[in-house]
Amino acid sequence: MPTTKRTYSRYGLEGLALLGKMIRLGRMQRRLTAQELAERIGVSRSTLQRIEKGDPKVEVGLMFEAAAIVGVKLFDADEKGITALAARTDDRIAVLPKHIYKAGKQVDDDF
Amino acid sequence: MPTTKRTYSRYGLEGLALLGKMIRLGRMQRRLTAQELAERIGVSRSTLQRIEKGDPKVEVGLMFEAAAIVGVKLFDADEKGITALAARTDDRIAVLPKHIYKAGKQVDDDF
DNA sequence: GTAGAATGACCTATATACGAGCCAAATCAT
DNA sequence: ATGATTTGGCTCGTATATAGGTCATTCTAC
Repeated sequence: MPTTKRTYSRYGLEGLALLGKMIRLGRMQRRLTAQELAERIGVSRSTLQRIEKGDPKVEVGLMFEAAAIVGVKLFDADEKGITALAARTDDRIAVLPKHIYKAGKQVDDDF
Repeated sequence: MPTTKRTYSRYGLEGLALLGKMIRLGRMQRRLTAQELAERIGVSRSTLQRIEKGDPKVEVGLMFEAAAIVGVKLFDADEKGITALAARTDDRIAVLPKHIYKAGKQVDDDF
């Protein structure tokens, strides 16, 4: 019995559905059959079906892998761009306090 | 016994690591403790740790949910923008043949 | 300084995603 | 037209992600 039923926000689900569609479009543009792409990713065809549907329960690594193979750019950035962004993000984290303490008032000052 | 050991491309892993960092940064900016964000997502703190590390084996839905809650945008688009993009993607898919057949020559004509 | 909160790194049991297989429907090649 | 291929939608068993702890460490508020 499912101890906790999981819920997903509409925004998250729509983003996932979009990513799935983009992967499917990319696959078709490259003229790969579902079977072919599944093999390149290293998953079964049934799992690729779930990826292209935007099923929230697939491994995120598989979804990103599929995106990478068919040329869907995450954060519209290439490999170098990703690395640079990661470095910048690290810098911004480094400035902040290491631990966050529960605030009585939600501050939430947007950067 | 692991039937198939899974591998991930460097690009995919870096993208995941970046997403994890951005989620962590977003959480800190909003002054949420790990425990608090975990509860909002509906996962345990240990799972959130894996999300922020960019572990490829977490559910993609959880990762997107975390991103949505702390305001990390994957497609820099709001809800309406996402919906519009999805519609546009559907249109582009609709133009293509319904089935892709294995091509002797890889055509891969970049649109 | 110090107490207490937050975090990092583990470990185990259990719910569950994935692989593999199947069938039926759709659609393309010829 | 028709045979071949792709795809969608199932089902089931098994490998595995997750929840839920524990302990040690780091940091912050006071």
